[in-house]
Amino acid sequence: MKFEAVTIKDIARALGLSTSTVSRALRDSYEISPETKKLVLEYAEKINYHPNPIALSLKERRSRSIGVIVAEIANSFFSQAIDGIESIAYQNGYNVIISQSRESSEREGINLNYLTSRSIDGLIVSVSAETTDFSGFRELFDRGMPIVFFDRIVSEINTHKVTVDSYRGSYDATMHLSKNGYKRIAAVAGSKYLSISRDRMAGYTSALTEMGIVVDPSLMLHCPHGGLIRQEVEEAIDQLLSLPEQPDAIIALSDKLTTGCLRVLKSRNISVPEKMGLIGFSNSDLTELIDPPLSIIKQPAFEMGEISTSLLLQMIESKRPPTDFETKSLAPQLIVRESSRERAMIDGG
Amino acid sequence: MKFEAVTIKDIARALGLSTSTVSRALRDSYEISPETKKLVLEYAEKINYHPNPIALSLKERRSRSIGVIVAEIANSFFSQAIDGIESIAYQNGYNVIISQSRESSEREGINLNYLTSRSIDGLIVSVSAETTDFSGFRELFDRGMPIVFFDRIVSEINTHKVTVDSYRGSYDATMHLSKNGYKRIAAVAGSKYLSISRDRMAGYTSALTEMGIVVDPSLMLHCPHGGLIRQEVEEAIDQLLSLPEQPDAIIALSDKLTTGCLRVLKSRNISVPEKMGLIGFSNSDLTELIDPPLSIIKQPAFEMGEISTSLLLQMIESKRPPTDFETKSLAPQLIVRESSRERAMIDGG
DNA sequence: TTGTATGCGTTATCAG
DNA sequence: CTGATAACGCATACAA
Repeated sequence: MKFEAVTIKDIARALGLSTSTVSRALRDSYEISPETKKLVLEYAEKINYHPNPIALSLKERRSRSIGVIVAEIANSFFSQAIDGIESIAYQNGYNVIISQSRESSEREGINLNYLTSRSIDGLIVSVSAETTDFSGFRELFDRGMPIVFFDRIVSEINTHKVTVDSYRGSYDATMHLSKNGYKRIAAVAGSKYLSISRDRMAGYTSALTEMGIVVDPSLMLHCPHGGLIRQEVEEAIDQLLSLPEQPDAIIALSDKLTTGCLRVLKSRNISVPEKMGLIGFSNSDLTELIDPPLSIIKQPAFEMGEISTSLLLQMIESKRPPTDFETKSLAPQLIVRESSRERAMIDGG
Repeated sequence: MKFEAVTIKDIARALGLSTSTVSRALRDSYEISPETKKLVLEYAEKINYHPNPIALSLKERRSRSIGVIVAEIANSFFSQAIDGIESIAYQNGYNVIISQSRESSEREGINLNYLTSRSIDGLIVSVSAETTDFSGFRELFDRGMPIVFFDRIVSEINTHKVTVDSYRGSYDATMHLSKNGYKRIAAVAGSKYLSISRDRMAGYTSALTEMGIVVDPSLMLHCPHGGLIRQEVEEAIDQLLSLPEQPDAIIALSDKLTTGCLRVLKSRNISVPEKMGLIGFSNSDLTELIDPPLSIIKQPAFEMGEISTSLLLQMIESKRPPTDFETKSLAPQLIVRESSRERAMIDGG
């Protein structure tokens, strides 16, 4: 037996009424007699009637569902963001359809087509690390599809954007390392194409400059796939280790890279932070349990998801296109967990 | 400007054809002349035509989307499972609509109504820790909705189920602790209502019995919300610590509980594994980075998601109801990471 | 107060 | 080869 839903017709037939009467009774229209209403409502309840949302969508030209595209779901930052997205969507009666690009712009494009041809009412996107051509998003947006970018935003498209203050995050983290006595700080970032990579690198170089440290390009590395490919991180670390003047600390500029760096350093038997200082962007709830504890820059992922969704729903439900779009830049949280080495330095200095 | 999709009508009007001809041309029907086809196809391409899936769904009585209900998305086990679900769904042209119960059976019920009244073609569920009444699922299933349970399965409903061999996982882990010299091993499980909690407890008691250790009920604790509420875990640990005969090791029977126990032990300044042995179910990719490294029981979450989805799609796409349902029990992976204490014990004994 | 007819976008059936 | 029409489930303008 296939899943067969009860329709308004079934009720109408059973009660000897017309479908419109039933429809109106169900919607509690004032023009239906109380008796008829009662009759219909009770019968509907009894046979477990539920309106078919697809028919409704067709009629109302809206699906009450929003699409989400992220690089990967199984990532603490993104899963926390999706958690926030789902929360707001749920509160407003919207469904969330998720898909992942896996850092491939091809797959991102397929998902984009896929989702939009599915009649979603709006889209929340964190673009893939690989994407340089945003015409797909642009066209869609120009044709009237509400889009909100978060985290990895597309500056070329004028719509709502939600991001963290990447510059500040890495600036603060670099400063923290510097103030703790680290002299030669390397930075490992994700794809050069991502604005967040550039911003984070900028925060890093600014901090160095401010501390009177000369910026050394050989200490600034990029992983095109943001560490999704393990080998990338290994190569980056090995490159740093093979330098004539090795760095004494690393700042990892994304969640995936932080974990990756820690793992590679460990596999190379380089103790953190004794032989190599480390700080990084991370949203994993386990960093505090690492021994010695790791200082991190934590992004308000959940809130980012919530805000993105609020803005999107606002766009969807407003009659006229908004006159001005916002770019919300949330504050990242520098969580300092002092290790023995750092304590020693502070005590000593 | 609202998002207005191009329809078959627009093409028909522009080309002076009927909608049926256009429809047939687009579907490459054999009864359309090559010229007309070419004309239609080129024009459709030009104006960026995409069929409206909602209209299609209405007609075909299927939405090509599946619903997923889990306790929480921002959890490494579930996010990995969702990753697997999305992978298979994507390959088969299905969308994934996610929602979370947050371990509340009320919210689970709302999501259930919500999703099914949304015309999903099937449902993948890991039930909430709180749920004892499965009539909602039962009725839905009996009315023909394909459902696959994974992880937290509902034994009362005869459908496909995908789980890990919980018994074996905790049996092996308990054995591991026992063989490493731990004598008084406590177990912290999730909700008593969940079959996985019971199975895991069973594996634990079997192992103890086999090692000739008397099972002590005061060492077997439950957290009704599976550790989603932090306080639960604190109370459990404190209860263990206040015992006249304290345990010397703990086995944590879920992802959330493993992290929770580690955190609470740390906050109570109890070093792991020197003062308290610990092993637990975990899917976090950071456990290997903890120092000293933590031994874990890892569930094949991604594969569970993949298999659940395959089974679901099979149910959805088969004409007749399957005659027999499978309960796939996957092998958990015991990942042993020897700590110094364990090494010492092995060397010494 | 209730019923009839129409349309949302698409395809299948039947005519031509 | 192509066109008109009905149907999918629902809501609503219009009739009665």
